[in-house]
Amino acid sequence: MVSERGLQVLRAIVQDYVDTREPVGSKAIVDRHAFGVSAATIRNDMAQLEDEELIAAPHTSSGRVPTDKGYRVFVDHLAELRPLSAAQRSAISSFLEGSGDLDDVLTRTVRALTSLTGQVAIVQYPSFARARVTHVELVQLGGGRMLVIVVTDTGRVSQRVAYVRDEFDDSELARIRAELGTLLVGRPVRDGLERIASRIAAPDEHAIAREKATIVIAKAVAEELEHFRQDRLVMAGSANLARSEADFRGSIYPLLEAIEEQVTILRLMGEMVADDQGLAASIGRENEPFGLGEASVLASDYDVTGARTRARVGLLGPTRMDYPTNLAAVRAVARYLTRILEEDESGR
Amino acid sequence: MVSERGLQVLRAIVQDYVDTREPVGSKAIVDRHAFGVSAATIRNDMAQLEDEELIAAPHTSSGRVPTDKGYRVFVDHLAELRPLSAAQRSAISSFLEGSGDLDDVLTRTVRALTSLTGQVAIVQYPSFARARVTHVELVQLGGGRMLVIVVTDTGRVSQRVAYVRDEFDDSELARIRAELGTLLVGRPVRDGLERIASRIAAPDEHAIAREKATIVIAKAVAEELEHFRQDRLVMAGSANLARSEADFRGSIYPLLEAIEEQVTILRLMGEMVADDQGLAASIGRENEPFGLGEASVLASDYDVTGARTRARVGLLGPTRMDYPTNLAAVRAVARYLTRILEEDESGR
DNA sequence: ATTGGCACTCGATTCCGGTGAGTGCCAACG
DNA sequence: CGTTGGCACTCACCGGAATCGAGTGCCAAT
Repeated sequence: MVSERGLQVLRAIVQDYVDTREPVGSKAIVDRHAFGVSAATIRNDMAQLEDEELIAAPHTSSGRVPTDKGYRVFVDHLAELRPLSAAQRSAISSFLEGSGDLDDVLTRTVRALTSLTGQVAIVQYPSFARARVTHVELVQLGGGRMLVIVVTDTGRVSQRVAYVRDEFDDSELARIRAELGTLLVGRPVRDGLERIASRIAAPDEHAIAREKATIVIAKAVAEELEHFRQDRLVMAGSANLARSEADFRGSIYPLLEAIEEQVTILRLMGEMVADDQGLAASIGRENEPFGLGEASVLASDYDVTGARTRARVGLLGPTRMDYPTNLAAVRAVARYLTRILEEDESGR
Repeated sequence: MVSERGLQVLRAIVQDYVDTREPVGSKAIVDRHAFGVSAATIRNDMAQLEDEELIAAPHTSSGRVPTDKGYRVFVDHLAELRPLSAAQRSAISSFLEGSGDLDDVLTRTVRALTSLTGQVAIVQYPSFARARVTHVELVQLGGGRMLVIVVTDTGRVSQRVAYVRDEFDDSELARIRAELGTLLVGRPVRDGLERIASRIAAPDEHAIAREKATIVIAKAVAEELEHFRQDRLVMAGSANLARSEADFRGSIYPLLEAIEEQVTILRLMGEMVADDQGLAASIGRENEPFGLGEASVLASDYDVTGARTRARVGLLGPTRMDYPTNLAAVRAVARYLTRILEEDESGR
């Protein structure tokens, strides 16, 4: 078992090691922290911490370094979030003020978070699977092109060009639009996909002429809806990995690759489980299954009023990172984001 | 002056150094290349090359390494493009087949190029400033939201949500739509911006009621047009920089940052001047003004039929790269891309 | 439980001589 | 005059020995 003071020693080790990147010895601890006991005493505590595998010595006679398990205990029990400075708060607001559409807000959010923490920042798009379709719009572009637009009640708009060979006069177009409208408007995106599938499977015998085009258009809409279902990320600050390269034993290649692929990070962020405050952390080896065993990911939920769902904003960096500050930053940004999206939803 | 054989020696040095990453000595050259002369003779040639600053010795008694100037001569006079293998050609087609909209094609292009070369691939969006507006569409979303859609003859579609407080009945909406239509349709994007500006400056006294909303909408359209004018990039493969990290004396941080910012690379690609084949290379220190003095950028023009303009596809990597192969890859991909976009334009 | 003392470990640093790849130069050669 | 073999010289790159010192582990005393 680890004594109370032992835990304080662990906290000191984590803090100092994050500060200096150097293994910290018993002497350094009594110097930098007012424990009121001698180095020898600290050494005894350290021996216990080592038994518990919370710290480790890189080699026989050197200072100690927190293990991943040590970081975990630190984050769960020892770390109070370091409140943001006034300057940091105002930095967030200045990044986020003057909201535009969702893309815009999320892009600015991710920039704010990366500039605040110096880490790779990640914002998950809310999943739109539960959003409801409010509009389906068709616009002929000429040359057999048809622009298909789908709008949901979450304010997300997305379009795609379908290639139908024929031109339609206005009334025909209106009919197709109306049909798609009754099929989809007011329905969740998820349902829409099924309804389109069964509509395609049961063609309308009475309207052979335009049936082919209708199906092409319906397929385009379906592709678009599928797009809504996919989760996406916005990220920023990947260059920061190069600065903290020394913290990665191996190359930063897998990290950069994961960032580019997105899918790994998407899964990882999805699987993390948040505490009662909506905060989650996945530390070092815990990320091994994702090939990111030398990195930590912090995340915080944010609410998306319109989408009746939550998504996450997070941050990726070396295991040796400043958890109190970064956790606070992630939480603060998530809260700001929730608020901005609320205003967006109600205001105007 | 450097003799004919001297240039062949330079070629050998570049090739071997790119292969092995090790300074190449006179002995190694006579071993690996059939020059039919002795090492001493090669040494004399090397002394000349060094006088011309085409090669340099890392330290007094070691093999030689090409200087940036040496790479330049190699690329301009010595490098024949290495034709792509059948496998590579089919890899490109398989990446690019089944085209979708422009975004889609460019994304796949950039993936093809990065997987082909193992470098960072870059595709410049064609500049849409000269494209003509073909449609302006307005869709009411409810809650005072108005969706504004702009379509150009290049097939690019882009939308934005404007916040007008009021709702409009269909005839009013049609009037606003018609007004914007006459203002913009058939005009180049560039002109459209000016016309909107003067329209806003001269409000319509007869229709005070809807004038405010019209201006809000016009502004949204203008923002959207502005967006069209901005050049953009798609990139892929930035993780590859981590693999060739050894080729960068300093950190890869500035590289990654430039990739994330895009604007530096945009400027650089814009300023490169292409030869008669549409190929361009900017090597090592030539990129110093952009903070990328340890990297090289290769680029090739491609045609965008609809946009009546050209744009570039390119590639970023360490100065020590395989120029013949990479140049060939860039050129091949640019040609494929031109062809695909032509088919897109005519076919369907 | 805490502390001072002490022997011990082991990475890091420095120094040193040997090795070898590679050069520069020169005199000789066709 | 271009080419060549020979040769002295340079210097990065080991590998090993010596030294240093931060930091530990253990123990006996308090």
